[in-house]
Amino acid sequence: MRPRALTCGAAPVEVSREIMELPTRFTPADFEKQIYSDWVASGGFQPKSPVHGEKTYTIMIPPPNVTGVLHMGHALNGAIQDIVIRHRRMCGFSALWLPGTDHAGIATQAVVERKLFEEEKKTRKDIGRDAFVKRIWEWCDKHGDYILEQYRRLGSSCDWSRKRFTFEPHMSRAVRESFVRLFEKGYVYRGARLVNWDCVLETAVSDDEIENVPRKDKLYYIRYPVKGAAAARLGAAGENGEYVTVATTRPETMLGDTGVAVNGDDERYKGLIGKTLVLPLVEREIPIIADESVSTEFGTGAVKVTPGHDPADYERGARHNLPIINILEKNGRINQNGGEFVGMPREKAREAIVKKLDELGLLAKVEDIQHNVPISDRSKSVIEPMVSEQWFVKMKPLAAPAIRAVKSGALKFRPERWTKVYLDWLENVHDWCISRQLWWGHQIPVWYDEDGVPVASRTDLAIGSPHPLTKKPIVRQDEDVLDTWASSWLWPFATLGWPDITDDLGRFYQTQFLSTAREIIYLWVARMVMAGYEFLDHLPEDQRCPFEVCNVHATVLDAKGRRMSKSAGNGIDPIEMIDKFGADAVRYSLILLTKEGQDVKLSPERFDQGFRFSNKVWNAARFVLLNLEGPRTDGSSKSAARLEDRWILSRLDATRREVSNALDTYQLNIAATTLYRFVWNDFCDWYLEIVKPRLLSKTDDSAPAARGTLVRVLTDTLAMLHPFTPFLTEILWKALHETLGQSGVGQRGIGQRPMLMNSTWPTGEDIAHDERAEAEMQTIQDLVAAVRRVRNLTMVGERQRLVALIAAPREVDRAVLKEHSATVRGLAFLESYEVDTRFDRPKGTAVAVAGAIEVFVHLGDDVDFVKLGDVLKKRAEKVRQGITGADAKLSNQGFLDRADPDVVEEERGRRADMVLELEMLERNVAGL
RNA sequence: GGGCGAUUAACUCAGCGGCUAGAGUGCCUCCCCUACACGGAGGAAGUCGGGGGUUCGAAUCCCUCAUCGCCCACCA
Repeated sequence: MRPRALTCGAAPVEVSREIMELPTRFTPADFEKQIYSDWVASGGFQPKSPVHGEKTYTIMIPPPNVTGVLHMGHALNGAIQDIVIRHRRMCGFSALWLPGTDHAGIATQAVVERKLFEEEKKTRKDIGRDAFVKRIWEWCDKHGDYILEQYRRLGSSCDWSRKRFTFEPHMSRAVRESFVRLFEKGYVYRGARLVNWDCVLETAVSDDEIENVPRKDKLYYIRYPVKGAAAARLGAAGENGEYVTVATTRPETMLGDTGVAVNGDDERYKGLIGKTLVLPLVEREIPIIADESVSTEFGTGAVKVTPGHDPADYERGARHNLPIINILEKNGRINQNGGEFVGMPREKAREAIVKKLDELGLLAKVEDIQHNVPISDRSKSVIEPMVSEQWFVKMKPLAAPAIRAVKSGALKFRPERWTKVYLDWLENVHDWCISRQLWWGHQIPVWYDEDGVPVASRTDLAIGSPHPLTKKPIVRQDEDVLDTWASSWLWPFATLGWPDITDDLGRFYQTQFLSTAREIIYLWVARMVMAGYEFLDHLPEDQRCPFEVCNVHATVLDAKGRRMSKSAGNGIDPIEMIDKFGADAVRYSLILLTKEGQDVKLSPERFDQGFRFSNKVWNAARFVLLNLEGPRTDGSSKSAARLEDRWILSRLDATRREVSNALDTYQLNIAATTLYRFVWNDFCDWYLEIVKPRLLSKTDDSAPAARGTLVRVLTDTLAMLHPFTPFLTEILWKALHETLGQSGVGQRGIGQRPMLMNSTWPTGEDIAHDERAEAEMQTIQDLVAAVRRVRNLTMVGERQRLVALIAAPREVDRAVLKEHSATVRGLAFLESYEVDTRFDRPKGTAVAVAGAIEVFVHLGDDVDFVKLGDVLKKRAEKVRQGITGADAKLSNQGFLDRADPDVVEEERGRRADMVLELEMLERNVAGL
């Protein structure tokens, strides 16, 4: 065949090379960059211009941290979102996938602070707040888009013109508006509470930002002398009023003890309740109180109460009016309340205190214990509960509509089970500590007058200006910043312009699909729902939910089933995989392997499947491109010339229905699997092979239909594959478009638009479901497989054309085999064959059974039939079992009475087939 | 202590009331036939974690146990 020129689209792409030179191996790296910029240039990532009655479809990206680096979880989620948005775009929606990043207060500050120290040996305090914040901005300007670059490598079709950042000026305005509203409603309050304190980052963190990590630790038993008891007798056995032993894992907190609690029902301590103890080392007198929260089982039954540094003790202290003593500096060192231990880091203080107590004979014993230690997500340091002044948001009133959202069905989780997790959290929600003692973040828009009366304001209040309420001069703004989630919870609408009621907000809110990791259902998802209902009060309640579907994607694990993490060093770098296998392969593999929210174990080799599939599509398309010369039909079912044309179109139709339905319902792996099977098993393994002789023949008048069908199937397949493997399909689409353009024959879907991305989703127009064609093809496939089996088992290769006798008791089978003799002969490499109702097996023939068809193949006498006989026997056994099973059912009166009549009928039919097959098998096993 | 997942071929998983339980990888045999050897053809390989129950019928629904994993929870 004469090579033809191939160019790719309007843009000068480097792939304009001779078609025959298209490499047989798909090399994604050659195309991805160019294709991506073509997409951007086409404007296709932006939603279509608004028209009346348009359908919009919106996805907001879960904004990754500006400091972030793309990991497999991002890649998976990016693939999911891109597949969904590309599909909806092709279906005609005005589709928007809005990208952006999160300023991620603590994480970002920590990164820049570390860098500052490494490079200049300075701390943030050394250079001051303004200079430090400036440094962070510089860092963001330089590195902030790195992760979004990585999303581009994946092929993400985000509308970059609408890119947002949670700390940009517009977002600040939205954050301030939301805070002031909550303040004015009385939902925001300030107070001294016990909060989770991160001693490394020196800030409060919320409950949701800590992780309880099981650790081996020591449980220390410490004796607290009863006031008045003789010190000399402390070492003696027995506790008769001499001392009370308490157990603790954190002995250093004793410096802040203001009581000891026992259970009122505990006989051991009944007489001691109300008495006074002398706290060792600090010599403070503290009471023994009765509190029902104390277990008589654990430890000694007596609990030291440290209201300043333990949440449970805080409650107990509150119930009994015990004073609160803070013993820690913000950096975790012991403060002036710690007597001789002042200035020591808490870990050192623990050792010193234990040593001292031991010397004093007050350390009764030490036990090993396994318990949970709260660790800060960000700094990985041990959290110290500490009392401090913080801002809180009342969550109960915000939670109510968010609970209603799922109960009314306005919000649906996928998989559904996460609904419960979401509800459990909302129903037991605690107030949200939103102030952070950081410098990087939205500063709390609260100002104080000289008396410390706070006021929240939408506009900055100058120092010295009058307080709006007290009229006294403003003296300072609150120094703290807001938790980063206090901006990201506004993401679905602040990104569209809120608090202004913009056109975008009207068009794209509510969004349809949110896909995210399970870890942030509380941190982010639930809060966005609350924010949507709370702040979008210009909308009726049923239009406020920020998204219709919340997809909770799989967690990506390593090959051993461990979570991928930076610290464990077991992560697989998605970019590395893209470099190696191509973005299409990475996406496709990920989706193929991931069933909804089921965790997925990953190793680099597993991306090979996606690559091999890309390569298969590439080569199948090459085949079509190589065979376009000559007249061609439109590829509709009506123009189909042969059984295989009607069959592949029918399969295409079934595939289209299944894939469309799966994508509509977010079952991406079903869609991917369906396409995989269709492309590989139906199209490549059968159709291409059958159609080859027609294309090569100069005289075959069915060649135009073959070409037409090939193009039609390829066209629709590329379209359906496009959301999954966008680069591959786009480059092939261009190649096809170019080639067809030259040949001058119009084709549905071709020539409309240059970009597949902007093309339309197949509708199945002109393509008929054809059950009969499918059944007939099945017969042919079974027969061909049977002949192939004979060859393989008797070691007779395809080069040797064979002569066969085919016995088919059924009229339909005989008709098909007679009519499609050329196809069967081609596929099975048969010289010729005869078809009849029944043959007696001639000498020197091997036999195969395909359902209710017998094939006798002339092989000669020197062929070894042993393996063939073994396979037949085995098969016979299997069919025999099948018949036994069917008999059991059919002889069961209950089955006949109660099962669906169709099922019974089906079972009868199946049994009849099996009986026929078994008869043949047995006859031939005996004959061999 | 609660809740949720998982347990199916050597490996990774799909199937979730009714076909003789499937796929990919790996394994064995044969084949470079002009899309693809990162390919093609064929084969071997599973008492569906154990035990009960419901049902005409269970890998699939219910109970229970076991193992692994995740989440939530103030036991010092």
